[in-house]
Amino acid sequence: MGEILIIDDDRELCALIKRSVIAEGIEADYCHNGKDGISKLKEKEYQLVILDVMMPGMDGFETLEQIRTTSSLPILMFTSKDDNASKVHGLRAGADDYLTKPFVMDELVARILSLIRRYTRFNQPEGLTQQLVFDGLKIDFDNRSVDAVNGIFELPPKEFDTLVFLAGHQGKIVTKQQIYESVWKEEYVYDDSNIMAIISRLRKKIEENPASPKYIQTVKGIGYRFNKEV
Amino acid sequence: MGEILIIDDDRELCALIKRSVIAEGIEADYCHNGKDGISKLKEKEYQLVILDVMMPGMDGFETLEQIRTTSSLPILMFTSKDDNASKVHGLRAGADDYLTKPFVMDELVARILSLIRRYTRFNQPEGLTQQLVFDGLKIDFDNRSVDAVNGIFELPPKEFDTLVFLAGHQGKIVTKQQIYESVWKEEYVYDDSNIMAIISRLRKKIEENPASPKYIQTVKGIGYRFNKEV
DNA sequence: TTATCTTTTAACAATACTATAACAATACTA
DNA sequence: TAGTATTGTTATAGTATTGTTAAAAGATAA
Repeated sequence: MGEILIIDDDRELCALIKRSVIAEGIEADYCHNGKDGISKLKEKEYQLVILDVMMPGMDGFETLEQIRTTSSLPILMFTSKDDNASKVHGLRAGADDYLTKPFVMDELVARILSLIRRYTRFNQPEGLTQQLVFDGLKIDFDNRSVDAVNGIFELPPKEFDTLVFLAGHQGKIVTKQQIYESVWKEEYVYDDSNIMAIISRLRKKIEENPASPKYIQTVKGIGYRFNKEV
Repeated sequence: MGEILIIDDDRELCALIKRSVIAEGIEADYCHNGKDGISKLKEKEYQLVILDVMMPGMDGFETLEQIRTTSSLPILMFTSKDDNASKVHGLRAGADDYLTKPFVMDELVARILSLIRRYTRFNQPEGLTQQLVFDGLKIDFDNRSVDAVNGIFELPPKEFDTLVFLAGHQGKIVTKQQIYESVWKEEYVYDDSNIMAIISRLRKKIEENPASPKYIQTVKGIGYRFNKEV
């Protein structure tokens, strides 16, 4: 299923996490400071990084920033204290999830699996279903088509990729920058016009009433969110 | 933990499975042909479907196909013969697992548990929602919304960012300059009017009595403080 | 107490953001 | 290459959000 990297100065904890995820079919590698972590990330391809806030030398936030300059891997942070400042700081800096120490191992494993799924679901369609099914909407990966109330449409590349990106982050807000970088694979230069045009074309196909969309909802000032209620 | 649906024409077997999974804390419902199964699936929400290939009327594969047009529930199929054709057929049609009759009940239960675990994790990244929770106030990062006494509000960008900044410095005094530089990301030029307007709008949403605020407290001459007692 | 200063709030103005249509440019396909 | 499909761009209108102003309330200090 993949390999994760654990960066935490608590050696016992690293080994413990490794054992737990291996039981789920996930490999794990670990190191005990930010610097080593960054060089490991350059050597090998990982699915996810677990990062402790409190470490000697470079702390978790600094490490996070460094990693984020080159990678969009999902990152889960351990906040040592249950303080909101760390949570907010971590989220702003680009962590995808956080967990407060001490934690229950089952919860950690569940979050790891969920994060990995979220980020790799579409690159490696695991198993059999090559489609995403929602109430009243079916996204078919084999044909790059959608089956919606308005009929079946083969979607052009940008439209399909945008829809998949949104649906893959179901319930989460995605910024226009994220959409752009994921779909266009180019640097985002503050121009949303084409994204908005694509969204408009998508909605015309999948939404019963594009003016009050059921699936692709707009989050003003930020981006869009694929409705998790469907 | 949830409820499963068994579709099998063998009535005794249905009852037996039901007893076995109830011992694991899982409810079970059953019916004896594909048609009834499909209508049951429309009525109630199940965690998993067990489906027999050999049934009078609509057979298992046909039922499976029907189910898959509207649902991505995990489906475990019983193949009556140990022939690979059935297995392959079932898996291709969208089953998530199969078991050959006759089977050992323990194995069935183990597979059911495993499938439910996989599926519920897959489908509930919202279990991992990122939020800050206070007494009577919940800040939800996924929706950029607050849930307060006055109701749930999706906050506009400046309001949300301001609230998060305050809550992230819970118990600490933050100056208007800090707020401005964090939220507006511009140089602060001695103009608080808009910050005060934002605070006023925020309080109207999250405070029961905006005139004597519980969460966002005024520190005259300096700025504000998010109450640490909440 | 008064004088001064800050904050609150409402009302309004200005701005920023979004949706969509229409068209232009580009990419793809036969 | 022509023809078509897709994407990018521009313009416009509508709306939500933010900024500004002013009046009133509250705090602070002499």
